[in-house]
Amino acid sequence: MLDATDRSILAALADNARLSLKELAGVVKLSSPAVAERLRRLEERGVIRAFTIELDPQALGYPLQSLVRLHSLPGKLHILQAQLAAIPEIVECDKVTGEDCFIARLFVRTIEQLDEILEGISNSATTNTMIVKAQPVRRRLPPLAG
Amino acid sequence: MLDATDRSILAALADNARLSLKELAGVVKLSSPAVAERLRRLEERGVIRAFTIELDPQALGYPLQSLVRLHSLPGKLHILQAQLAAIPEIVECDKVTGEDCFIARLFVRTIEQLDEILEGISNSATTNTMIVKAQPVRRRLPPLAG
DNA sequence: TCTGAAAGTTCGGCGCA
DNA sequence: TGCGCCGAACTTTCAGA
Repeated sequence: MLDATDRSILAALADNARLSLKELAGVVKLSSPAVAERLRRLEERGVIRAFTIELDPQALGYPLQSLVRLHSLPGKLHILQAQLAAIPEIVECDKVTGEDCFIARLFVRTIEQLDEILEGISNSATTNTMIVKAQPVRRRLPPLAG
Repeated sequence: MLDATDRSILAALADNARLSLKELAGVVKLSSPAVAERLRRLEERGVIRAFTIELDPQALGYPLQSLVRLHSLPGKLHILQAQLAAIPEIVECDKVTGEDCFIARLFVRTIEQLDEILEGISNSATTNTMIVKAQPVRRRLPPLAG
């Protein structure tokens, strides 16, 4: 599926998405056109979903980060899911197996704001809220050996 | 802290981190040098942490994604944290308030691999594992109005 | 490898707060 | 008066043949 060269390209871009073809070519010991072609196919195949930036929530005005476990009330699953998607402070939400239905990550400015948001969905779900104290592991790549 | 122009730049780059200065300038109705200066300061201030790519776990050979709640055993908190950081399949880990100590996100190839990894830390923590069934909200920006 | 094209950077000068 | 912007020219670098 992915060979070693592809993986090198992905690792390099994950570290710096603005690398030029020439710089990438230097990293993987290939010519620029060869790298360009590989890059094109990686995008085309959807391996690379997007070129994006990682932002500091604090600098954006969100000093608090919270993880919320959500358990939908009977018959409210779909309503809840739509409600969650419509809350812009939810920057990530997973539907999971087990006792909980969803796990959502929220960026908020204050505890009060967090409380308001949770009250807004209290008719669709019971919630269990955790405040993020630290991030021992921040978004990183898994092993690329496949 | 951030004015409307900075926010436009960030939103545009979040959507496509490879936009040139000229293209960015077109979006925010400024000249290239002005945008270059703003960009430099956004990086310098740490608002932009990194230029990176978003990858498809499936394409990388990780068909399974899991969220694990971890509760450290007495006196094992620091050992556990070090262990978690050393597991490459953990692509994200938060230290949180409440009943749990950590929430980790794992990319794995099989359920068997997941089991192996969890057994590896069974001497430091009790775990509660969820399998991600869907992602109603994938990584996105919070409102940039601050 | 080469070449045209486009990129980012550096200047002086202007307008606004 | 200082800060930030503009527009042009320069230099380097890039992508495509």
